[in-house]
Order: sequence, then structure tokens, then C-alpha cells
Amino acid sequence: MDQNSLPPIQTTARDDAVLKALVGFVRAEALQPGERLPTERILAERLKVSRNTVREALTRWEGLGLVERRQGSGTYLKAAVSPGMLHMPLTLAGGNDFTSLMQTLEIRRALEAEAAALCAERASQTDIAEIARKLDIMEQAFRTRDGMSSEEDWEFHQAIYRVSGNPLFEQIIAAMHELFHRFWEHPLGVRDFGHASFPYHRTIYECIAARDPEGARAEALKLIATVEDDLKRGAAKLKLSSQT
Amino acid sequence: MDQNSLPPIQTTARDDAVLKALVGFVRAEALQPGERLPTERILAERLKVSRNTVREALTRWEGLGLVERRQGSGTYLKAAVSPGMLHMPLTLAGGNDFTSLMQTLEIRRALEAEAAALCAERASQTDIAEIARKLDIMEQAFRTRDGMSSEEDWEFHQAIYRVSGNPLFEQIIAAMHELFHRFWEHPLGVRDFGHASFPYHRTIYECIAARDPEGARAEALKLIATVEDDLKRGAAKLKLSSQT
DNA sequence: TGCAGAAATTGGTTGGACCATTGGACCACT
DNA sequence: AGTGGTCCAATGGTCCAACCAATTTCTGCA
Repeated sequence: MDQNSLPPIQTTARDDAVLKALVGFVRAEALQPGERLPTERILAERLKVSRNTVREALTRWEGLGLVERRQGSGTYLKAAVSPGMLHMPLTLAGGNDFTSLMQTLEIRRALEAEAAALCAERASQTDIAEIARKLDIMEQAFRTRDGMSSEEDWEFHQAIYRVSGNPLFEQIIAAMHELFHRFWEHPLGVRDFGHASFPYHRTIYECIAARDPEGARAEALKLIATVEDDLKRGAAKLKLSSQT
Repeated sequence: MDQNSLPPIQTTARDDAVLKALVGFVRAEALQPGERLPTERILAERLKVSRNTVREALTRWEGLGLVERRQGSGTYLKAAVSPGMLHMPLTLAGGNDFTSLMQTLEIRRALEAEAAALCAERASQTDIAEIARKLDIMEQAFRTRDGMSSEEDWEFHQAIYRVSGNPLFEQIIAAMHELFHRFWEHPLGVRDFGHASFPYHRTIYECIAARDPEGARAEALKLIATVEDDLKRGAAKLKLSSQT
């Protein structure tokens, strides 16, 4: 390890400075996700700050999912870090399950429609071929397993986000997707959940292939609408209680 | 062997327990956002844990934006807390080149339009009055200072997000806003940046007051379009270089 | 009454100590 | 060679007792 890649800290706002220094260290050492960071004691010594200060800084990173600490083992990088990265803690007040799920869908509706439109504008021929491939895989899985093609379904959507040319779409919608599915262990008793959305995957693709942004937007909105309907049906059936 | 039949056991989780207790305290005392929490020393004593442990827990909450600490003053609640809260920390690698700024605007375009439409659907009379108040303040500031009403402008928009009934709009757009303005001290040499967007604030408000969702959506899109134009003009003038 | 300065309060930092868990080294036995 | 047991050093987790720095509150003088 290069001794000079961890210079002492100087100013106040210690823990922020610690994180900044740590970003520099990770880049200097070209640490990849999964690799181990220096121990807290070493960091404290090198940065000339107390170990508690190092711990406060690492606690923040742990809360952001950038790092994982294992007692007795060490602290491990979980994601790529870069200077200037922006942290966006999304908090969903879980007062009411149905409301929370619906809120993630409202965000998805807006972003999904925009992403589909941008995708239709910007897709190259190879992009379109890639999306077609994902669509085939998804439809195949849907037919053989009769629904429940959630994994392949998600891959199809992700392909669209990527082709949109804006990585923010994939990251934010992925966060909505995860929030949605964290509530989702029990499919609310709706057996055919997602069936209604199936045909719109192909219509979205056709609009993209035809370079029709507004058509793609419209079809994406229809798709989200079917999911919202499924959700409402499930809520009505189970009478989801608002839990404290 | 079934992997799931032997889940990892959990031994110690002090700071989690502290946060759980704190949620209970906030509810028991019916603390509202803005109010002050007990001091770290008192919490440590009451919960029979070290002050360090209390601090680690509060650091996590601070990272999630639930709480704000002011040295010498105290720790204040920043948002409502509930036992079922769901957190999804999202970190974006932000650049300051033209492409990155444009990408934040693509997200904002989608969300701003949706939020305006939902706001027009759901606004109560008092909501509309509140938005009107923010609009007046913003227009006043714009006229007296001849532009540069960014602070009051932002408050107006935030009011719309809140009335939309979905806190995710405010959280996500706020992140886009910060990403956009982080490198924004000098308006790219465009002196009248933001002037073109001014009239649309009032047209958006009028659509909301008239309960016209599609109109509000259209006006919001026009507003974002003016910002995109300003950005393109600035980029053309300064030839923003893409830097890491 | 007004206001500058002292005092109390509160979060931020430090250093040192001990505990709990981990993972590897080493060993005895089969 | 392989299995299990024991030990030990390393590492994160917790605790304590101070002190520092910013803020708020109180006090007493003008």
C-alpha cells in the first residue's frame, strides 16, 4: 500500500474530510467493489484523526450502501465511489402499504414514459435488435411458465432505459422497482398479477422500432396503468390495513 | 440443503435498537418535524447505552435526512418517522459537463410534468392559496432584483411537489436540482438565465387553480424547455469541456 | 432598558480500554 | 489425507471520561 495516498486530515468538518480522503484512497489504489479497506485503526493513524471519527464517517458510508462492515473481518467496498457523487436517500413513510406502492408507480409512470420516448428517438439498429432479443426471451418465459416472467420482464425494461442514453433513468427506476418489490412478498392474492401488462411490451417495442416516440410514450403509460389496476384490485380484495 | 433453512442469526444490534426506541419516543411524544430531540447525553442515559452508540444511530438518521444536528443547539427532527419506514439510498455519479446537466433536466422534465398534473388533480383550496402565496413572493423577488429569484423560485416548485401528495417527487427532483446547481454559481455566461421560464410559473399556477391537469403538465413542459434552451445557449457559448 | 460578557448547554473530537466475532495456524486423533 | 479442537492475533462494536467548538441562556453593568 502506498503510504502517501493517505495524507493527514487538516481542517474541521473532520468526518467529511475523512470521506473525501477515503475517496482519494480508493481511486489511488483502484479498489474494486468487494475489496477490503484499511482497518479503522490504520485509517485513524494515517489521517491523524480519532478512531471514533473514522467510525462516524464509515457509518455514513455504510448507511449509503457504499461499504459493508464485518466484525472480526474488516470493512469492504460494496460499490464504486467517485468524487462529486450525489447521495439521494429516498424514504417512503410506510404508513399505508397501498399508498406507498402507488407512489412508486406514480414515479415510474412519469419516468417510464419519458424513457420509452427517448429510447424511440435515440435507438440505433443494434439497440433495437438488442431490445427485440430481450422481448423474445421475455415472451418465451411468459408462455412456458404462464406468467411470472418478472426477471426477464425487468431485463427488457432495463434495456430500454439503457438505450435512452440517460443512466439516471435506470438507477432511479431501479430504486422504485426495488421499493415496490420490497412490499411485494405476497402478491396481494392477485394470481394473474402482471398478465394484463404483457401485450404492451410488444407494442412498446414496435413503437421504438418504428422510431415513434409519442407512440412509445403512450404504450408505456398503458402498461403502467395495467399495473396500477392490478394493484387496486389487490388492495380492494385484501383490504390492506394501514399499519402503524 | 435448502439454503433458506439456515438463516444467519443475529446477535447484537445496539444502534438498530436505539433507532427503534427513538421511533417509539417520537411517536409517544408526538414530535413534529422541526422539534428538538433529547440530547445525546440524555438518550445515552435513558437507553442505558454509551453516547457513542447513540451517536452512531443518529449519524445514520442524519444520513437519511431524517434528522439535523446543530452543534451547541441540539438535534432536530427533519421529517416524519414511522416504524414501517423504507429507505432506499441512491447514489449518482454526477459530472458537471453539459451532458450530465442535460440528463438531470430529462428526469426533471418527466417528473415536473407529472407532479404538476397530480397537483392540479389533488390540490385543495388551502393548497392553492399556499401555492399562490409562493408565486407572489417569487414574482416580487423577480421584479425587485430583476431575475435571480432562484431561492423563491425553488420554494414555489417545492410547494407544488408537496401538494402532489407524493413525497418521492420532492425527494428525487431535489436531488436533480442539487446536481444541476452544484456547478451553477456562474450561469454559464448567460446573463438572463431563467428569464424565459418566468411567465410559465404563473401559467402553471393558473392551470392548477383551474384544476386542469393536462394544462399544468403542458405548461411545466414548456418551463423545462426554456431551461434546456438556456443550457444549450450557455454550452454553445462556453464550449463546456467534459471533465472527469 | 439595552447589551456585552460570562456561564451553561449541546454536538464534535479525542484517546484509551475492553468485548465479540472472525479467520487462520497449529495440533491431536483417526 | 482428513476431521475436529484449541488457541491467538486481527478487526469491528461498545464503552468511558474527558475536552473542544458552537450555540443558547443568563447575568450584571451601563
